[in-house]
Amino acid sequence: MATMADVARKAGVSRSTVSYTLSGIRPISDDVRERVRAAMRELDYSPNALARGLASKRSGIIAMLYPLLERGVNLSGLDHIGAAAAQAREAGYNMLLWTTAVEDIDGLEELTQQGLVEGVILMEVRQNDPRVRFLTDAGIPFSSIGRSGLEGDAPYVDTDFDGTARDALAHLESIGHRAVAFINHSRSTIEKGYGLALKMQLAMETAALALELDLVSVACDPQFRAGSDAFVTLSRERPEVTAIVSVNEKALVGVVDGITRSGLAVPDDISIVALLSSVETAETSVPSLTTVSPPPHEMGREAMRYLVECLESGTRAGHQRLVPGQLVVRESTGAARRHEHTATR
Amino acid sequence: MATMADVARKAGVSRSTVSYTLSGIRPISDDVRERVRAAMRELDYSPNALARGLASKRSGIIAMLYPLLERGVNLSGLDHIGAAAAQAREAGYNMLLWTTAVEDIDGLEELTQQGLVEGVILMEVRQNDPRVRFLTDAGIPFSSIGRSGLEGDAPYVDTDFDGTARDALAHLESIGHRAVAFINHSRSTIEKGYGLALKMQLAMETAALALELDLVSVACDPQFRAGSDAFVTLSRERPEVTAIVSVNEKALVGVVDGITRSGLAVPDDISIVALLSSVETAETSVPSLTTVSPPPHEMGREAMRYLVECLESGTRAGHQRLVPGQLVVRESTGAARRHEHTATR
DNA sequence: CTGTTAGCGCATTCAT
DNA sequence: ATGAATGCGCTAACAG
Repeated sequence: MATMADVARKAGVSRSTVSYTLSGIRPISDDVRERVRAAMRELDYSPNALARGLASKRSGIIAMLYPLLERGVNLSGLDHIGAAAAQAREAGYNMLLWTTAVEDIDGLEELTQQGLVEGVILMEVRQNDPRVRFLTDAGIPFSSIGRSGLEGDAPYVDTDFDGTARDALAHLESIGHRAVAFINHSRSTIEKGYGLALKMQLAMETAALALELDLVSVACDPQFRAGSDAFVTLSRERPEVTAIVSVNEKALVGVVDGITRSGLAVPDDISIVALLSSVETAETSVPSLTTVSPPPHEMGREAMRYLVECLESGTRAGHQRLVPGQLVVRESTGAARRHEHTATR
Repeated sequence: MATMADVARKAGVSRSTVSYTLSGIRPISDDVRERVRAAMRELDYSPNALARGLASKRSGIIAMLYPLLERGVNLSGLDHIGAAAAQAREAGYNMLLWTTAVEDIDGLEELTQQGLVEGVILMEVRQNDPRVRFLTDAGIPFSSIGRSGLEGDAPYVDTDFDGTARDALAHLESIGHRAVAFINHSRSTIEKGYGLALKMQLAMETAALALELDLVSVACDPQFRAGSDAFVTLSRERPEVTAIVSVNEKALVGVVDGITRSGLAVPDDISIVALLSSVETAETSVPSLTTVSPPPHEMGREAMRYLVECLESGTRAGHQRLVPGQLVVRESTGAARRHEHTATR
């Protein structure tokens, strides 16, 4: 590994000149610049990140906090990560992956005390997320995917829940559905501070009101069985329902089973729209699922972009954004069947 | 941020003594050790990773290479990562995540030239993987999950394909199956150097021979449609088949559909064993899938452990390991139906 | 057992 | 437009 001193010697200049040609923060004559560059090339020089970081107090490392031991991770998490990593790289940063639980503030403190990390990206943010509190107090720049409710003016990217609900219901309404069931997460999940469930609930109710649709909300455990049973009950008690909107990916598989068990078919009798689902899941389902989801790669990129901007310019303005969902119509939605109480049980 | 000098001053010792109490590589009197520790506590000192890395030439950072733009990533990838990250942390390392394509050797070179990374973990390893070649030439310690065929004595952890095939077939054999179909990846996948497909093929053939089972192999594109059609064809041409073993997760969903289309049921008419599938997928399938897979967290942990050992002791011996599959019987396998040509089409 | 000192490779201030 | 010199915070000889 060649060092800056090697380059300087070879180019016949001082070390600082080499440094400045690299950073460009002070004028360098064309002649010298060329000599330095040539020397770098010949020596296959590349700056040492540790030394640079130590001297400049800028490590160029961003930590991605992605708690992995939680509730079953889903595939869009990977998209977020991939997008954030790509964006980081383009901006000249490296991305550290930190996977301990949301509650592990000691670990987080240890990480940030090392002086290795310039900024942090938070994923799987919860209502009142302790990490947000810690990072704010510690004065460490961060940006989050999702909201905790206490970020203040810190940057974040979150789902536009209202838009997502509206798009889903508008799609159903446009093809004739009038009564829709909303399969949400379980109450215990909501209570654990998984804010998504609550926000989605409100958004659905608002959108249904605006579109004058009948909305039946069902809280459901994230299991096959729960979903299946939920539908059977639903179809008995609310036979007028012709469409289902779900944020509960796990339960949804069961719902489809419940529909089949009830002697009904998707989308002939019941249409389904999945919210915030990964493309993977939507496309490998049978039938494939119509979805409304904000593109995960956009969320990942934006969150990283905001953080980098904070790091480099100190600006925090306009760095809070709600990403609208994107409706992708697949096989699970179709025109509403005429409301004539088709066989159930 | 307190520095070592601060601690030294407060404890009334020299800087090096502080350093040595931390590393423990030279004897320190109990008295001094206590004073130093107290000073550290009071100042809330924690060593600067960059400075330490620069001075010691050991950054404490390991890069995890996990190409993300490839063929649809699966969920066990996340398990590998999570396990590796946990292991890294326990060993005192941080884990950098690098997500560019396998072919992006320039990017990899850039990363490793920075002097930021001490060692590398490779995932999604391909036959003749260019990354292995590069890292070997560059003399950068690495460990891989999967094999490229050119690691030499470099550490790796891979699936025990023979064991996996044997366990899957032995299970089927024990419940009366005599003719089994093997749904592999597509030929093009095999040709792209995705060695898993080839190794699994050989292992299945060997195991079938040993158990005196009839084996029909089918190469299949990773799509719903392909899987579905493949089964329909299969059941027409080989009606004696009562069980299916698959490594092709994507196609498998289709296979189940094909079975249904043929008027058959799982596991009453056809049993299914999924190989190398994630627990997630297995449990959310309908019916849930009997699987044989090596525990991904074990593979992740081991790969990381091997790398850390190389880094710290230079020992490479005995660091190549094949992890046996683990049979988990779920709903998709049952006793073979008596061979009596039940209705097809 | 402890202290002194010389770097690690680079950024940056102060000269010129 | 360029050079010289200092220091970032720590490790690891070397000296005692």
